[in-house]
Amino acid sequence: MEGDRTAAGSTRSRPERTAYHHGALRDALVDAGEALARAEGLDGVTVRRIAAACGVSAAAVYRHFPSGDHLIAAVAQRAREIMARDMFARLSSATGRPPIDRLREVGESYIAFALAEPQLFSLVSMPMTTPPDRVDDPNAADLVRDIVLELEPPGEVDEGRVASRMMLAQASAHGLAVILRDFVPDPLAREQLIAGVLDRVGVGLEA
Amino acid sequence: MEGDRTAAGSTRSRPERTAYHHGALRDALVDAGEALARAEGLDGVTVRRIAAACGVSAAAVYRHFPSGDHLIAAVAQRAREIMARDMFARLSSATGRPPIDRLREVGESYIAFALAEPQLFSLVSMPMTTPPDRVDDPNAADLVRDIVLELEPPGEVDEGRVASRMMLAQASAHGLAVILRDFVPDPLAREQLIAGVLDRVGVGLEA
DNA sequence: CACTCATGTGTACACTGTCAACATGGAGGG
DNA sequence: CCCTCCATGTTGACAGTGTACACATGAGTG
Repeated sequence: MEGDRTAAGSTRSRPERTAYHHGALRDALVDAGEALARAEGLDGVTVRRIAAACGVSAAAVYRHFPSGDHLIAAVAQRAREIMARDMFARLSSATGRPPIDRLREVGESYIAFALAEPQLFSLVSMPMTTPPDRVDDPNAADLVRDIVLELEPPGEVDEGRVASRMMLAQASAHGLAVILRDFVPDPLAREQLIAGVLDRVGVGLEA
Repeated sequence: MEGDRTAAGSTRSRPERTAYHHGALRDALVDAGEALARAEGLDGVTVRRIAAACGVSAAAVYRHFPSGDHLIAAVAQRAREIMARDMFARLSSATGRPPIDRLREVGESYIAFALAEPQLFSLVSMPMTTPPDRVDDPNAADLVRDIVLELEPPGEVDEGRVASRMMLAQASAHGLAVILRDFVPDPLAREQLIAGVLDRVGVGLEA
């Protein structure tokens, strides 16, 4: 879960930049935002601090984002991509298993991320006021939808059933993650709760 | 859902106060915070604005709350009490019905509130960083627990089973509310999704 | 080479939370 | 009755926030 890419190459996160023009400021800002979120949580993610972390004035941010909220949204999008990557990784180790098992894998990934990186997760779970301008790349909702579709009887796909199954999967995972993060500090209790709830969600999904 | 208590008695929310000492500032602050949250959302809920709405200086807040976050937390607690009141109201119209039906009633109340008062709900669903100093009064979690307990076979209460059922109920309701609020603008689609998901949650609860 | 314009800087404004020093006046003891 | 105490209010200040404007820079193109 923790790739150490601070040492090697990477032009970023070094405030002592020489050139007047940064060159790849947009990505550097998102990188710095991610790092800041990990280190200090939501309150630390601030336009001026992110800019400073890139060795750049605050106003420079507005050459790449229409507002600070859009920057935050970009960082949140980054966090979602990280989550999605872990989901795909887990799924590649579960090819061939029945859809219900793979859905559980996705749910476990979601919850594990929320508990391992609560700061980043608080970005993910923010109300998306400003929409991300890049929705490319892996998307958790599409992923869930693909698996849920496999539960449908061949030939006749009931869109309502698909939607309610998707919602149950996503809602229960999200809600569980939030509640565990805020109210259940004990890791053992967490594990037991996750298992118990996901069992029941599985039953509900197959109904 | 909307009790109009602005007109009648109530010393509050009138900036033109005469006495140097307000008399019931703490409650007035929470009231103003609630009104501000409804009107302008999370960003409008600010120490200075709340104080101004009470016709009082910002520093006066710190005579009643150790920090602005504690004030916000108090407003959030207020919002939770409002939710709980609606839950109890619905339940009093459902006495005698089977536990699973009453749990559904609670879930519907939770989701309805989230969609009817999204601004207040965003307070409710904030990570509870600073704990409320008054946890008296109706509590949604206890309410759910009481009903879930009725699902247990008489004589042998399995705490693990109770916990996972509570979590499933709360997590799915919370997650559903959040997702509907952020991603499903169409009211009809919302209704259908709520019904479909709650059906499945019911199945999972009884398993 | 000269010009343009995307990208950076500096400064300023309104707003935020919070604190320290001071003001007020209601409540209770003499 | 008056007087004093202290809970509760005010003022002013400081650091930090997002954001806009005018200006500076220099990379790339004619």
